[in-house]
Amino acid sequence: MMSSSHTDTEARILEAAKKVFIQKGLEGARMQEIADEARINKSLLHYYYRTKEKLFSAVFQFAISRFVPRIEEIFGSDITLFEKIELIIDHYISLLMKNQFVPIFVLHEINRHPDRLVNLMSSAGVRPNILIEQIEKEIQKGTIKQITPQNLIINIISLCVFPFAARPLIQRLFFANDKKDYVEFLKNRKREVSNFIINAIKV
Amino acid sequence: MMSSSHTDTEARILEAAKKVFIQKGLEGARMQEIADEARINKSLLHYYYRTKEKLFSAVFQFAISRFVPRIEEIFGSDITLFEKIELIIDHYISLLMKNQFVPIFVLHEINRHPDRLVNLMSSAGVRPNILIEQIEKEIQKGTIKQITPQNLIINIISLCVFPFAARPLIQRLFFANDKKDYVEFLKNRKREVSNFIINAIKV
DNA sequence: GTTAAATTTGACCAAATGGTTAAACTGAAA
DNA sequence: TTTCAGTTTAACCATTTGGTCAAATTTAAC
Repeated sequence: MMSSSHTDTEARILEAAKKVFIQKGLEGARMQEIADEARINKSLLHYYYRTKEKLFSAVFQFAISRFVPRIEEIFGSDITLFEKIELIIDHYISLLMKNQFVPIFVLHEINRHPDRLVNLMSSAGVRPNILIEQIEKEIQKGTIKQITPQNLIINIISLCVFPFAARPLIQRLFFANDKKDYVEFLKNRKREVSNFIINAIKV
Repeated sequence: MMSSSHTDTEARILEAAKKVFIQKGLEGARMQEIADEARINKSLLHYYYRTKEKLFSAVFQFAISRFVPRIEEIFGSDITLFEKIELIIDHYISLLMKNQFVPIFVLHEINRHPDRLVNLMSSAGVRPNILIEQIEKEIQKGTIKQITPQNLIINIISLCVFPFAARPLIQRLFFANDKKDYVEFLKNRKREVSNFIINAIKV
């Protein structure tokens, strides 16, 4: 039959599951809470997603797609490395600002069940070798300083992601727990991180 | 009475609790598993630490002390800023290598219950303002480039901590899930991170 | 050795939680 | 209007889990 209410309900469930799982983690989330959040019966949850595990998988897959952004387009485009870095950072931090809780969720769940990644990584289309080769070429060309490509990549990701993973800590420590102040700070941070990285590697 | 077995048992319990809580989180940990790990009865757990919450608090407090290292001594000493940064990074990464799972544990639990921090932060003796003032002075002196001090501090912490928080991901992505390779990489990373930061800020 | 406090154990409990089931409802096709 | 697959619900179930308790055992002081 596939009435319109089907897709509607299923979407509501997924939204509710995202909200609860991402904030509380697999073990911290309660099926009842997800049902309440979706304004449905707990049985209905199991009707659409047979087990907690299956529902979680759907959410995890979504989260990974947010956490591992598609930066190939940027890296493949015909601009300088520094411009690419600026674009990537801007793009990544913007994405994270719309998905505040995703980093800590993904990091925690990856740590709990590293195996879950195996399948998803390939489908997420991550190709670290392409990036590594590009960086090596730039070093040979003399555009940037000598650096282990893996370190440069990790540094870029660290500087983008960590402030979100540690948000509750940083917001309290530096911004008297004021949300607006922290959001404002993150906006400025985009540019500062770009400069920081480019200064660090330019010859 | 306070027999020697008391302190011994209590220590065993705390060690077991550290191991289980830090790897699985508050909600993922089972009291039975902690008891097994400490080779004691579950009732004995409740005899020494009345509730799961109390036992967890002890572990969390320990973890915070690892995560928030005392860097005042280094910052108070009479060496150049760049030397300080080198020392801090070396010290911090070494500390984290001995406490691999602490970062993700702390980040996740802080996210789940930000309030827990309030009490601990002050007792951990964190004084961000002192660091901020020192950095501002160095900018005025012209030792380093213009940068928001908070950003510099966050950058240093990010570059140290993130590779541990994202270890399962990075190890798989870059090192074919080989533990030794990753440890070796982290050792070299110390120096590269120092250089990276110093290059980024030096005039 | 007796005593009394501290320590340890096994049996047990109440609540919470993921999951099941059968029945009821809905809406469109025949 | 009947029918029937798809949808929704309420009641229920089995297991897990944090926690309790009374009894047993150990330990150190007398």
